[in-house]
Amino acid sequence: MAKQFWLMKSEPDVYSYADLEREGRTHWEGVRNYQARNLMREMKAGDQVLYYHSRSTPPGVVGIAEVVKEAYPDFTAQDPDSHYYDPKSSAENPRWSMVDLAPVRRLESLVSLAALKGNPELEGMAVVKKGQRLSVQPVRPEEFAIVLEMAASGSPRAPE
DNA sequence: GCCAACGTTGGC
DNA sequence: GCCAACGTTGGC
Repeated sequence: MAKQFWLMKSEPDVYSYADLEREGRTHWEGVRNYQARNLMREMKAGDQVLYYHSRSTPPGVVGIAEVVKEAYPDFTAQDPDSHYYDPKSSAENPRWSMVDLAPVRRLESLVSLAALKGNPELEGMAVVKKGQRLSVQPVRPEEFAIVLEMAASGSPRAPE
């Protein structure tokens, strides 16, 4: 199957792109929305992900990640001590899934939500639509390419 | 921190 | 199966 593209949101205060770079790899635990879960279950190793910082100033795409492990049970749902514990999940019926991600590269500049909204070619992206809260979204190949072009032509990001 | 827009839960 | 109450997301 051809490589697929996605957008995944994370609050940088919880898990930022810098955290992913530092750790080199992570499991994407905590998705508790069925639509987002179902999309993760469609992911294949090698798929490319726009890494989006939400509840951030400004919110936007900061880097690229890659799917390195396809969907498997989210074990945090079965851990009573986890923030993501779900008593309705069990080993027999895991209910929630996660994938593993690794960083590919940080973008040359942040592509803000405002910039995404300002590009008419991206008006089909879920992230720019009002009321759209999905934390995992499919992205068309051409949309992915446009976002990378916007990052390359944007102003260099300030050092962190 | 506010709150609109959603999604989920559970009583009936 | 309806829908009110509640919880969450995420821009601002």
